[in-house]
Amino acid sequence: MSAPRTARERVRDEVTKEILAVARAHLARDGAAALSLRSIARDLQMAPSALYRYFDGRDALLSALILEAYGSLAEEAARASGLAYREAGNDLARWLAVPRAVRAWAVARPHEWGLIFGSPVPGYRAPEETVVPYARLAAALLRPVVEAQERGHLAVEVTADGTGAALDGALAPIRQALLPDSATSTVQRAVHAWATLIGVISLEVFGHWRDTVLDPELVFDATMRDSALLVGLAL
Amino acid sequence: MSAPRTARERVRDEVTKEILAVARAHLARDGAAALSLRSIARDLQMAPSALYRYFDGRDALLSALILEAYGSLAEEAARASGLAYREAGNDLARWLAVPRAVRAWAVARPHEWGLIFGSPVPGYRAPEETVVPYARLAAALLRPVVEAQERGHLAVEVTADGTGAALDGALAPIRQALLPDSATSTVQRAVHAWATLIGVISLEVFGHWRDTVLDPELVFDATMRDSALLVGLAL
DNA sequence: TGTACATCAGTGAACGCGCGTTCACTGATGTAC
DNA sequence: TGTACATCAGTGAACGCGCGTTCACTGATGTAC
Repeated sequence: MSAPRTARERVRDEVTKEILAVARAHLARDGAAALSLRSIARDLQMAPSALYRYFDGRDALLSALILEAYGSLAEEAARASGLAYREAGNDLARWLAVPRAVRAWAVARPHEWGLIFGSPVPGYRAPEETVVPYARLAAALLRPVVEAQERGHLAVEVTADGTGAALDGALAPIRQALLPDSATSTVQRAVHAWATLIGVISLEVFGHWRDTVLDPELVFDATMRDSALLVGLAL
Repeated sequence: MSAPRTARERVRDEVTKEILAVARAHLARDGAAALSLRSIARDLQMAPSALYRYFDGRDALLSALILEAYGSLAEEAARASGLAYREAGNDLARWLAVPRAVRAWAVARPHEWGLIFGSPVPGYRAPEETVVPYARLAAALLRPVVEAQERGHLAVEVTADGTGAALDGALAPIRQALLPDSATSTVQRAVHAWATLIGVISLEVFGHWRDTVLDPELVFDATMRDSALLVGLAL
């Protein structure tokens, strides 16, 4: 499929990339709600109607951007995870690697973070294909838990209360996809850590730390350290 | 200021309330970005220009709605907290009361939750007066921590690492406003619990639990139980 | 109690705006023979 | 290698839309004397 591409095909790919680049820049500046085909066309010095050769309309373009954002975030998390495992380091360092990378990504792209974890754009449904990068991101985060468990280094909370079975059922899809051999409490605390990660980043990125948390990075690290303990990683 | 109100004043108050009620309904249905003076006026069978007698324009109306949302959420949290302290119950029950109330509020009003904790509306700055209800909400959440500490029932993590002083500085405004007599680690973990609460609710409300967390309420409770432990409440 | 004037809620027409999308077209690129 | 035709990127005009906001106005309510 690769070699004998015609000039037309090559130009088409290039223009597609240019459109996406401009759209991404607009998104970063003004947010999803303000994304406009006409203003993108203006920046590209094209007629607005020309964009319809490349995307089916505004919603299709937005979908492409959302998918790009998911992919970029998942890629960044996977990259950070790979790096942490190639370097020397203990469980804590490995656990912190992905959260730090995710935070850095989000701080650099607040609107794209909002596109993924903020209020859904009203009247618009996110494409199904986001499931794959979403799972990749979660897997990168939880890899230290999985590996610590395989080595028998994971502290597991023994929960004896009655909610065990119901909780297990409520978390079945997550266990199956990410933590097949873990105790219910481990799965539950993985979800807890996930919620904490998203929460602490969203609060920072959406401006809620203003005048209250003066050093977001420091507090972020302390929070994710707690999470390491919570999910059972030995420090 | 109360007694001798003219008919005009009474009608003005009523119409103001009607406008806010319709605007709130539109907000709940379509979200903040779609809020339109013209459509509100249509519902009220008024000319669009008539709304300018009551609000300075679209942004002023949106500000009023945001303030209302903050107030309503803080009120609900304070109510739940008061109730929990009037009833018999242990520290855990009291700790869970406010988070559960906040979650219930958010699930019932996803768009209003998004207005407070979702992506900021682009090009729009939230009014300063949100600081007060925001603090009320945080105080209601943390009241069990404050009271347990006063009774000497709070478990305090002794952190000996070097980041103590810096962390203390980073959290100074929060200590001052909410936890004046607490250890740094307690303040930090209060922030952790806050981030977790916002994260776990946002993930549910913004649709990220779909097909992964099958019983959000159960998982929410388990998460906030963990948080109780984390902030040092004895169970 | 009655009158003259001031206040103010609400009307309806108009403004200019930017938007997404459609459509008939031109002209360049690619393909089949 | 050359010709006839098909494909397709991009143009430019036009559509209808709903929006926020302004403005001169009408008529009812409130106030001062």
